[in-house]
Amino acid sequence: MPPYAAPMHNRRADGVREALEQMIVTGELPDGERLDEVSLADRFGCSRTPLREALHALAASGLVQLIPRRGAFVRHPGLEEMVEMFEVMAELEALCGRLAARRVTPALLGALQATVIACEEAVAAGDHDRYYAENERFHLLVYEAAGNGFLAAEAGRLHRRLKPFRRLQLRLRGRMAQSLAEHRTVLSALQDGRPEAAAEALRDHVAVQGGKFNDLMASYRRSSLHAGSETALRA
Amino acid sequence: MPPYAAPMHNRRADGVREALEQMIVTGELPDGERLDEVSLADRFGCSRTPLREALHALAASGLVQLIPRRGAFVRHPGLEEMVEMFEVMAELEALCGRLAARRVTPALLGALQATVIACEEAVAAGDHDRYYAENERFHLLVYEAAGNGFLAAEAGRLHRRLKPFRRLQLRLRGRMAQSLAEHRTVLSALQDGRPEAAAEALRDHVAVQGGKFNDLMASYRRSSLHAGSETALRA
DNA sequence: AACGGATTTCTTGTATACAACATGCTTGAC
DNA sequence: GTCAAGCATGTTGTATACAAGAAATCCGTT
Repeated sequence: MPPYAAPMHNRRADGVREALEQMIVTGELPDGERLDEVSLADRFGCSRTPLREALHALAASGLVQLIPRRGAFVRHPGLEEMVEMFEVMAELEALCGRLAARRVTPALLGALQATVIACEEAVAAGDHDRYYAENERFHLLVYEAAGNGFLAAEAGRLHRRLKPFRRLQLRLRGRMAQSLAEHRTVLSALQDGRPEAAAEALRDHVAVQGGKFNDLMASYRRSSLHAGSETALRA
Repeated sequence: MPPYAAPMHNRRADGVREALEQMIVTGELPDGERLDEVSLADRFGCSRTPLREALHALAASGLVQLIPRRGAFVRHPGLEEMVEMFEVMAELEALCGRLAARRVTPALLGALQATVIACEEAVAAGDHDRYYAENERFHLLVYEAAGNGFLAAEAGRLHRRLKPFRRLQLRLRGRMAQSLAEHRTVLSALQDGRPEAAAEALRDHVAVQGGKFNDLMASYRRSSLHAGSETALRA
């Protein structure tokens, strides 16, 4: 199996990258914030070289905008862009489901069933964090079940990027139970080998439509990730 | 409109990146080739710093594999991975078509029609290069017509990565005329505002299925991009 | 002669020094 | 007083120097 992502945590630059990524997605670094190389290198106790590497990697992920000879700026997705990303994510998940319904192995089916059970327990206990973790596991298993390594990597990439927003979504009242029901529908379609049913179930599960849009808007506003000024964005 | 890709061609590293990318996709650098930093920097007349930047960017694009403390290696997709990428590409194009059928503007419809006409001329003249160029333009227009900037960026990324293989495909006998007919079907669906028809047409247009798989295999073998040894890949 | 270990050499990862460019301020003219 | 040009400052891009890890070689032992 060819590797689609390089191994991490070996070079110091990777640590800086993760730290910065965390600071960005948590909103500690607001949108538009200028990322000065020397001060950040100072803060992380390293030189500019690994820090620049981290900034370029973040730029490749879309979390940072890199303007030549001007510097790096934090770039949080606006509401519009977030809807766009969810639109693509829904389709990628749908494809995963369609393929997985045909290709899933018994072992993966068992693992999927186990996560659904774990989700049920989390809902019963009202444990948001537990549910969040099991929910993520469920989706990653679906990606893997699709039997397409490239697709799994791409879906995982986008999933990771949408992570913070998804988490906000789950906090909304009743969303957890609804999500669990949708997981059951997906699992059922995979067990019965119904590709289109699995695709539709996953698409609807992820898509931002109807009332979900208002929920997303509300949680986005509350997240205040876009607290920074827009002045830095006029390239 | 938020920018999804940084402007290029400003720093010297970008030039190196493009040159290396060209050398890789043309097969001048075979699969598994080790990319020594000092010798390459020497060859490009620059220091190791911009060259390392280029290598990291190429690693993000998936064209090279970066093993910590070991070096960078050219990584051409194997046949399996190529099929995987086409599977995803087909779905992204289908999504573009579905959305474009609802969102396309008259101006873009006109541009699409113009490229189809240009494609017809190219087919009549037997001009592969011209057809290739217009074909690419057609697809990029579809991406744009979907009205989802993020999707357009992702589709464009994958399209670019599959570029060399698509080109080989078009060289096959009769493929150009068939491709043109499929473009007509897509355009018709977009004009009439039939989302599912457009999606299906584009999916079938891109997907590797039936006889196309054998064609792909044949052209892949002939491309000899995988001429290098596999020894370097055992990480 | 074959194997194991230590050393040596080469390569990558990191730090620092230098250069080019952008920006902001000062100063001078109108 | 306002605007513009030039200078000063600071930041990024690049080059070079240094450190640490990996690989190959050489030597000693069995």
